[in-house]
Amino acid sequence: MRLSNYYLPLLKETPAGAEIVSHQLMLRCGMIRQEAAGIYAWLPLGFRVLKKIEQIVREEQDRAGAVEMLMPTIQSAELWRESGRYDAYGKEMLRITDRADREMLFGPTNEEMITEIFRAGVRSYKDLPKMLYHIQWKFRDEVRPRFGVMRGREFLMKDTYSFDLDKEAARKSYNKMFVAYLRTFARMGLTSIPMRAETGPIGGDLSHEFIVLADTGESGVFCDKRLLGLEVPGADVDYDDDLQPVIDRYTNYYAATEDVHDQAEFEAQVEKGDRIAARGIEVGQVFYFGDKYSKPMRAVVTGPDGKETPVEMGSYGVGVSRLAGALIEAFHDDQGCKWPVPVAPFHVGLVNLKTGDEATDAACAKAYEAFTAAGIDVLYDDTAARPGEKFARMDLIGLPFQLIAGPRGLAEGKVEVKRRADGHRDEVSLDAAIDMVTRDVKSALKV
RNA sequence: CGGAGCGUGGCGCAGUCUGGUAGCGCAUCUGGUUUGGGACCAGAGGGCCGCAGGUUCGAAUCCUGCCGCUCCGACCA
Repeated sequence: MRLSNYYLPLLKETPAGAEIVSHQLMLRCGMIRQEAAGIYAWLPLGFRVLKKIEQIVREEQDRAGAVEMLMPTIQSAELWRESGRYDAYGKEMLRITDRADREMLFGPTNEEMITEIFRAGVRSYKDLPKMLYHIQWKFRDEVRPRFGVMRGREFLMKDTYSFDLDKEAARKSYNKMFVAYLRTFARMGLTSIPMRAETGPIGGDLSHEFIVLADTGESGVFCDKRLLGLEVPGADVDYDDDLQPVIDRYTNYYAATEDVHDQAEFEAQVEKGDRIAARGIEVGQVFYFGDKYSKPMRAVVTGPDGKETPVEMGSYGVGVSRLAGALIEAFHDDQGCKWPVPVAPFHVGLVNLKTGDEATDAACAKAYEAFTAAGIDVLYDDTAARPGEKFARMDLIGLPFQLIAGPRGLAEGKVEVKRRADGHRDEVSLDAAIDMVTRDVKSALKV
């Protein structure tokens, strides 16, 4: 992409009303624009990040055996009356009426709808297990939207729903999502910690929130330091294997959000030096809820014994749009964002220090074509701006690599390659620079 | 939903207390000088001062109502 052709409205000053660094940077980088309280337009740069996050989430869901579909944003009130949640949900649900005065709502979640879809197509236990997911915009009329996209009213969420014959089988589905989540966040460069969470009226131990530690996180969290060093299952993980040992490896250590935290237990289980009491951002949640919806909504299958039983269900959410904010919270410095390669809006920023200079233009054109041909996402600053301004904005948007070419260096056959993560710079030939960046990006994208 | 605050060119703000017809920085445009880490000089454009009513000779400023946004708290991916 050529910057001269792009829409990248950068802000020099921190916008009023943006309190946390991710919100400030998203606005300053021209990633998002607020349209109403908790409602954002995703500008081209932010949209690219959102799409990359979404794609990683999708790939890991598919790998775990979940099947993608798409449910509508608008739902009928009827459906929610079946489960009894229409009245229970309260003001957080945005209710609307259509021209015929039918009661509709902007979906805050999709348990009812997926249950309805499932029951329409499945009769036998032989059709189980099933996992279905979609990535769709949700609306929750939050009392108090804040922190930019981290707590918006409209947000993009991946939600998976599992259907099993009994609790034992449901646990297997749960474990698959547990592992898929560990992998999903790890691929984005995030260390996520599964923490015991409130399970509601059903009880049991089958609910975890996946937390990324950050000072600006909304939840207080307590966990064992050793959780941070655990090895995440590789891409070769076999989801048909028994995953329980993996889950046990994580759940053996103390980890709880403040809602379920037990200080005495914490101190008993964790050595003083290993105790972490911090703040965290919830980026995902896995939840088993049994027949809470299948029973009232009569989503039943005929079992081997010929009897009908409600299916055992679970739901599994990832805050896709929230992750864009969480990633910046995790990866930034005084200059701006520091995107990990897999979620970076572009992999490399190509900086032409003197547009109009024949040799410089030619070198940049060559690099641009080479990157594009290699499938590297490149943002080419071909504008007439002064070098200082170009450097500053590249640092602000924080692409992992910069390839900087100007007459002075080219006279000696050199261009500069700069790594945003650690500020490391190399001066090498143009060909070497292209190879170096291409190789580094490819290796960082390796799953 | 309780408490607090804010709405003034694209962005960040001053002006409001004490009414007199709108200003600063950045950005934008033109010309020139510049060009390897956010340039300099000269000039220019751009504002129903959130909306509606009221008081007044006169309202960004005072009064009333409404709308929008933000922060703190209780709730949530």
